[in-house]
Parts: sequence; structure tokens; C-alpha cells
Amino acid sequence: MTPARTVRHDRDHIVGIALDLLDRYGLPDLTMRRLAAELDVQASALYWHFDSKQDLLAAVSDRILERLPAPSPTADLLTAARGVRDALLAHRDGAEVVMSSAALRPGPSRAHDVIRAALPESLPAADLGAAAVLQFILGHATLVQQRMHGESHGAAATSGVLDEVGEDAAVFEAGIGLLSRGARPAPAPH
Amino acid sequence: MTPARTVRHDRDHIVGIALDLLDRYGLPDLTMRRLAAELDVQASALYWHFDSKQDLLAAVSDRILERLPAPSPTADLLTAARGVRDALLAHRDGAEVVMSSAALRPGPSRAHDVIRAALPESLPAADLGAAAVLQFILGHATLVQQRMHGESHGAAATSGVLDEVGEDAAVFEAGIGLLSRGARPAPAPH
DNA sequence: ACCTGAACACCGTTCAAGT
DNA sequence: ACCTGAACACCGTTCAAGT
Repeated sequence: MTPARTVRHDRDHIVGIALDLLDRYGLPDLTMRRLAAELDVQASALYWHFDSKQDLLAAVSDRILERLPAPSPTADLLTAARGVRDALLAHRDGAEVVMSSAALRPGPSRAHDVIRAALPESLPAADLGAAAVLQFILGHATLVQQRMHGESHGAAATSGVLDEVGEDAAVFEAGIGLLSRGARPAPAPH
Repeated sequence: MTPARTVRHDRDHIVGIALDLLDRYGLPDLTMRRLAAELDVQASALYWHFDSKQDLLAAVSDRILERLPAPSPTADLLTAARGVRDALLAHRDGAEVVMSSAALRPGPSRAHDVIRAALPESLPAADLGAAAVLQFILGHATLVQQRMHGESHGAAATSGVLDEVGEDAAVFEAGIGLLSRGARPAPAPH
């Protein structure tokens, strides 16, 4: 039986609270000082666990991406792409967090593999294609969440009668539709 | 002959200096206080010209997008897409600035029209398709510039021998390649 | 090993007051 | 019309010191 040493916080725990704060207040209000206050600790204490705020956000990004579906060669591209998008949209400002940390990470990520596995084997340079699909999803999700941000404090609703979320979904499906049509093997010339 | 009243600064002038600062120091260091110092003015003076930093950045975003090519129905998608991408990459952190301001702007933007005009007329729901292509370009350019940011202060170069810029360009061409193949009219069934 | 306290060098924004 | 000066309520980060 391990002695009940009061280890107050570890990285995993802090990342969880950070994700909570993110969902409740959004990225601009996820500050080291607020996070520390939520943990009943001084802001400087966080720097024992993380090198910097960037380091913390990278860990939050990894946590967000844990929701990713498993790579499956039987899934079609639309299904795989929705899985990645939904992981990003599951947390407030999730896309922006992942995007800003994705830069530091090098090459083949988990998300890349999910997309790549859903691309037809016949596709040449599938790695480039998968990277492109991923960039579309990240761009899309970031814009969607940025618009939410804007709506929440100020700006008028969009002109039309179309509800926002329906329009966003339609653009997403259109994009993945084009990409997967473009990735389809050319029909054998008669 | 108008009297030589010393109007020190107008919006256009300030936006120009802001863009200069952006190119020299990057978005995180484009602060109201630094911008004011560059103009030999107190930070509070900027709030006579702009409602907020967001307002200023929206104006900077518009200026960045002035480099956009004109919409042309004769241009192919790759050419049009490159034009948009190059406008974003022409200024440091340009994609991020445009992206964060794109949320507030409503529907049909200049960039949207450029892409839309390059899509085949036969394509159904071309507006959705154009929005999707735009989201790909924004996601791509943002990631490219974020990686530059990362490289400039710290992180190791990528694993391979491939130079970065070549790899980025290849992903871009692959993405636009898939999208334009997907947008091509289906061959008439024999 | 984990955290406090205090400090450093900053932020965006508001507002009365000046010219 | 355009700007100053001072203030308010914050930031991320460092570092000696505590336990």
C-alpha cells in the first residue's frame, strides 16, 4: 500500500482541468493564471510541470486528438474525415489548439494515418493527399469555431434563412466529396 | 490649396505600418503599444482610429487580400488557388490574420469569387465547392506559416532530406489536384 | 518533488483632459 | 479632430526560497 503522499497535481490532471477551462471559457481565457487559480496553486507552480504555455497547449492538443477514430482501411473517406472533424469540434476552440500545436510536431501524425487508411490504395502519393485532406479539415473546423466565437459576443447572424450548422456541414460534405471523387481510380478506358 | 493642417495619421497609414510590423516581427509581437510607438504616439491614440485590436486586424486582413488576383473564368483552379495562397504567404502570419478576421465577415468574399470563377460551370453547388477550396487553402497556408514560426525559434528541422518548401508545395498541388479532378464533369457514359 | 512569493517586462482598453 | 497621461485589470515567465 503506497503511502498517502499528497501529490497535488500531475501533468495528466492539469491537462484535464485545462481542457475543462477551454470548454467553459474558450482559448483566449485559458491563461496560466486562471488555470493555476482553478488548481488552487500559484501560476509559477505550473512551470514545474510544463516548460511553457506552448508545452501545455501541445499536451491539450494531444488530449483532444485522443478521440480520433482508429485508422481503418474499410472506412470510406467521408467517415474518416467526419471522425477527425468531430474530434476537433468536440471541444471549444479545439481546431485552433490542434492547429497551433500541429506545427511543432513533425511528420506522420495519428490523424494523418486515419485519413490515409481511408484513401484508395490505387492513389499515387497518398501521403501528400492525406496531408491535404487533413489541412482542409483543419481549415474548415477552425473557421467554424471562429465564427462561433464571433457570434457569441456581437456580430449579427448570417443573412440567409439557412441555419449555420447546416451550411457548415454542407460545405464540409462538398469538400470531402470533391476530394474523394478526385482520389477515385480513373475508370478503365473502354 | 488646402492648408497644411498636420493630420498625423489616418486608418490607411496606420494599417500600412501595422503590416510592416507584422512582416518584421510576426503576429504575436504586433501589439497596440508597439504599433503606437512606431507611430510616435500613445497606445490610446489608436483607439480614436480603430474600435479595437480586432478592428485593426480586420483592416490589415483586407489589405493583405488586396493582392488577390481578379476573378477570371478562363483561369484554371490551380492558377486561381495559387493566387490566393500567394497573397496569404506574401506577409508573415498572413494566413492567420486573414483566418481570424474571416470569421466576422459574412458570406461571399473576394477570395470566394476568385475560386468560384475557376470552377467548371457544370459543377453543381459551386458555392459550397468554392468555400471548401478556400478552407483548404487557408488551412494549408496557416500550417505552413505556423511551421516557419516554430522553426525560427527552436524546433529541429524535419527528418528527411526533402526541403520544406518543396514538400509544402507538393501537398498544395496534391490537394488542388484532387479537388479539381473531383470537380471535373463526369465523362459521358459511352 | 512540488510549490510559494515576489518580481520583471509586458498586454488591451477606458477616459478625462488637453490642443 | 486627434492625441496625451494615467489608470485598470490583466498577461507569461523567472527565480530564490520554502517544505
